[in-house]
Amino acid sequence: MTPVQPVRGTQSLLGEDADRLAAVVAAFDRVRRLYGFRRVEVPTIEQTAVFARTIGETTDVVSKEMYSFEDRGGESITLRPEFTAGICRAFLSEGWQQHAPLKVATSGSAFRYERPQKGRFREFHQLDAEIIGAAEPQADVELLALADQLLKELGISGTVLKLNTLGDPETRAAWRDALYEHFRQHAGTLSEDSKARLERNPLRILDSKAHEDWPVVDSAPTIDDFLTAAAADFFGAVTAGLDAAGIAWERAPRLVRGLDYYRHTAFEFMTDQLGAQGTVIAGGRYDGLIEALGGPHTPAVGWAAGIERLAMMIDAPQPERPSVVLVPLGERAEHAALSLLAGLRRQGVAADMAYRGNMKKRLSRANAVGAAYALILGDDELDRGEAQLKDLASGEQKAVSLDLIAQALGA
RNA sequence: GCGAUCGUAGCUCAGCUGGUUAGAGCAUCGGUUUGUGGUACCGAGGGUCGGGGGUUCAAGUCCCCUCGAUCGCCCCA
Repeated sequence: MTPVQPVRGTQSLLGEDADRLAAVVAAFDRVRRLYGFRRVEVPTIEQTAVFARTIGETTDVVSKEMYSFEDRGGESITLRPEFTAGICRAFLSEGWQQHAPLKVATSGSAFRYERPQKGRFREFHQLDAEIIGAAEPQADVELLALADQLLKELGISGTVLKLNTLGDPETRAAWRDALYEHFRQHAGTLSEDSKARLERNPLRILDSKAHEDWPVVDSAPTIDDFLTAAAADFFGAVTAGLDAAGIAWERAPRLVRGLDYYRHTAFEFMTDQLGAQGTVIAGGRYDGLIEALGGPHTPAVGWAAGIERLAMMIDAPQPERPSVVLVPLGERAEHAALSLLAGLRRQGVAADMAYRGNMKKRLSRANAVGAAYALILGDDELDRGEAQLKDLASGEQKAVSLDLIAQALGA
């Protein structure tokens, strides 16, 4: 029989690689509490319409990357390609509206049928933070501050916050029309990719990587020419708030977002350390999303971060090591060790037991798992009510009283 | 979905222009040391050379297909 293979684009991780992901989630959980974001859990699967209606039918995510299937009841189900839509669905269907403005955070798997690359997987993991039901620019600032602090606590440097506004719906529509007109007139000089983008999503031409597009992009109308007074004020309040909070940012007038639901603030924390997958945290304001799900008009902001991408940028976390490994020799000693081991662990001492092979094997085991001490229990020692405590770093060894250990554990 | 590079032991890799039983280091296991690890020495196990087909007297090495990884495009966290 040929061995079974993993599904393409999935990961099975052991040791440091797994610890890295856990370290990112742990840091996020710490910071999110400081900012008063409550933990939520949302389903991995949703009705396909939840994503199709919000993310945008024409986006790549919906049109060719979703894991969708019909369940046994004939319903179209989709594995979440992101968190925002599902959280908004829960906001509506679970009565979370009563908590608005609601600050929530979550993390877990997301699924996209893409070509795997470094920092890009078919099952990947995201951190997600959302503020639902807040129209104020302070919400945008708070969310950006959360992301900024998370990166700092992870010890990640060298990221840049790229910030833009996509304006309100009037702004965005007017700008989009002007861009469409501009690019249509220069369609002859555009790259093949951009010609295709012209009808589907003209905004995307702005961040084209094709050199032949650049002159046309440079002469394209900018969002600032179309910003309504209200939209300009809003963006001004966000940038002023960032400055007040001491968060470094850069204006990126051509930054657009692929997903249809974004309005006003759009941002990405970028790095040049991950090749083509340079976006490490990204998000923005999505005031129209909840209406697209059939709910009332509800302003909201949020972001998602790629856990794998962050995990690749942090220093390796310290592996857990037991403080002590018990090394029993003989049947009575095994029994005593089992009792001692349970006591140590109940007291919160990271302890392990080497139960295979001769003393050499057992000590070698204690050393291999990185223990600070080995506690050697033999019948001789047991008869004297003692054990040998060996400091594995220095090699020093001395007798300790089992009664004293028992007393310490009892206290 | 498109283009490029790559795929040899658990891991990192060596195998020159195709030529006898495919190697090393690390890891694992055993021994020197049947109650003393981490250092040292000796030894062992472990490979359908990603898979399939083809060319050839002969293929890890050349050709085709396929699967996977990496890099770029697309897209995105």
